[in-house]
Amino acid sequence: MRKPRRSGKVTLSDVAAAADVSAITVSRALRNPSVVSDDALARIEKAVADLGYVPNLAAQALASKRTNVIGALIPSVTNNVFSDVLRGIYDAIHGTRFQLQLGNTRYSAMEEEKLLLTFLSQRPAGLIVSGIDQSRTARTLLETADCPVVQIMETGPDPVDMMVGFSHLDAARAAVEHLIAAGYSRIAFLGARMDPRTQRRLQGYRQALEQAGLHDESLVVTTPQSSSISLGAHLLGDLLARRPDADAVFCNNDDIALGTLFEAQRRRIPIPGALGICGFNDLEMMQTAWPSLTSVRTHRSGMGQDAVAMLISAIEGRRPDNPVVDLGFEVMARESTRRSPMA
Amino acid sequence: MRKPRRSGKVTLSDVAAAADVSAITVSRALRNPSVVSDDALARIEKAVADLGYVPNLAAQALASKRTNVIGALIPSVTNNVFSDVLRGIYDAIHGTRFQLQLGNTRYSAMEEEKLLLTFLSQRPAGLIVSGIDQSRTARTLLETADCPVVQIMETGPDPVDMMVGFSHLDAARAAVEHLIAAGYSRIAFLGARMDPRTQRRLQGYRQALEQAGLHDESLVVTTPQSSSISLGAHLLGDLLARRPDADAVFCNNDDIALGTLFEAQRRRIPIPGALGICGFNDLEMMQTAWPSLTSVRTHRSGMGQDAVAMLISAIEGRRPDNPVVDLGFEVMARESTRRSPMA
DNA sequence: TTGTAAGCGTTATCAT
DNA sequence: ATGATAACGCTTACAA
Repeated sequence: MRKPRRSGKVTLSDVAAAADVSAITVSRALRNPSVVSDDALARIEKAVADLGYVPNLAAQALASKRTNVIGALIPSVTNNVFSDVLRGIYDAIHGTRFQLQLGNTRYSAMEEEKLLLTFLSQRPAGLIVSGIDQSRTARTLLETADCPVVQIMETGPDPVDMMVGFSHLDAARAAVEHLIAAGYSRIAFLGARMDPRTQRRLQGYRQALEQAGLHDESLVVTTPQSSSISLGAHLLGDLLARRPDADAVFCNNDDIALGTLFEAQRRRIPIPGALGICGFNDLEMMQTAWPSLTSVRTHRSGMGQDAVAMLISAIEGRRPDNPVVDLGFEVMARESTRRSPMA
Repeated sequence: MRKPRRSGKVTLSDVAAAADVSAITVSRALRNPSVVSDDALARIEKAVADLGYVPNLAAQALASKRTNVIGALIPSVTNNVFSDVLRGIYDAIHGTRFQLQLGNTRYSAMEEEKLLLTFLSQRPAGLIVSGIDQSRTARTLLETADCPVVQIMETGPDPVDMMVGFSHLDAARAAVEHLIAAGYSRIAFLGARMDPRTQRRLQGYRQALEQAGLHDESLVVTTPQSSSISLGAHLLGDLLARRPDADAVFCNNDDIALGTLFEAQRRRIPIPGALGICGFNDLEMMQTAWPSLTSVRTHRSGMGQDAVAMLISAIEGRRPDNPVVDLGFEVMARESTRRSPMA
């Protein structure tokens, strides 16, 4: 005779015994109370409370072949951009039956693949991934995952399934066009980490300047290091060492822009007179900075919210009419690029 | 005759059939390859690859009564303080067999209770919770959870299980003592959200000023709103409207300190001459700001890392010698409080 | 409205 | 080293 392997935890059957009904009735009472008699329901509720019953999610998932898990893969948890996206995701998921499982890929394709496998072992109800540059393997995993998938942050051709984002190239081009219109002509690019989205912004920068006949590759300063405010300060130093005549900087993100502002102030370089500054993302601080900083507003929490909404619709069988959503961007012109008294 | 309910997914038995061994052998091969013959191992590995087998985590958890889940509850995903903690957590968990399940309580005790229940349904291997002010219910849940628990962010008496943090009261007191030593005497407190840790910092502020005979409650400006850089600017406005003679501000966090700096610059108030500014947490931007900003350095990612390390030790049966770890803090004196030329 | 039986995919136990 | 069998705790299918 075998030993039982019970965990010592209170199970459905324990509740059932205490309430003097069968296990399945307790199961029903918990999932859909209206199909159980008031009498039984009352006894069950009491038993649950008395025994401190907590359902076993693994058993639920195994028996029902469904989970409430939505998996999300993001490349960084400290980058403000992704914390805003994350907030949007949590806001949208709040109050639904779903729970988020977060994975941090640290901008590594290998990590992404590993996490994807881990997530798939949970048979998630849906998946959110960042960007459109998955590895071949990851892409295959996503395509064969039998759950809806949303790619966020960027739009592009050939979605795995659904997408919500915007064009980083267009956004960067618009920002640089704004700088040109404001009267700057030796416009530098300051970039860090150089992930795929940064690369596409750099492309947009080049396109805008080429079109205006102002392109000069010696104004491009990049580093593989990860972005920070102090790095922005250093990048401005590097730029000015090489090109002291630069008259504006398009920064790959707002942290770099703020670092640039501080460094310019330290060097007593008048902003926006001698140097125009434009950031990217329009974090909350940009409007409060002194002088206020021009940036490109992106809809970060919106991307998170929409991704979850699209996912839940799809999970419930109602695929969105348009699987690719472009949330756009807005150039927020502020003091840091107001060279001439115009406005 | 009943219908089978198979999910269409590849299972262990499928792999076993393809490799011409039994299911249990495949299970062993996957978990502990050294106990399986090389011959069988090779066939199994091939079958796994050919069929694209992905293990079912729910079934594993159910059968083994163990999970790799470490649950962490934090009050905010956008607050930089917690993203640093989160980074520490991810850094420490990386490369271990554990995976993180993150919960966002939004500073709500009710949310915390709900999330705790959700987490407990997964029978996590360990739990991390923020702060020491859990509700009665939450506390009971934690105490009866049969897994190790670490409270982070703060130290205090009466841990649920383990703790890693520091004394917010002491840290605030040290900061204010620094301001007093720097020659400021009408020192204000600017605080937002007023969560329990903020309250304790306010207490430390009061203690330091009372001891110096400088306490004046009209210098305390707080709001229940959540913290931001622009809010910092507004709080300085509120303070100066009421107390134009204030000569220093101790800000509850660095965002407020930076907002204060910007607002002061906008009003042409000389920093640190006419107004000293001290923040809290010492985010990376504080040293880059111009002028650089004094703050209290806290070990945020260290708290995350230590929490995970303590948890894993405990899970593996080696409880740390000291269950309560105080990581301390350091006052980082910078230009924004350097009133007199004193180094 | 309630119950019985079988099954979800894996691992623990015992046996060979 | 390998396997047969039961068990994990729950839900589906079917019946009453």
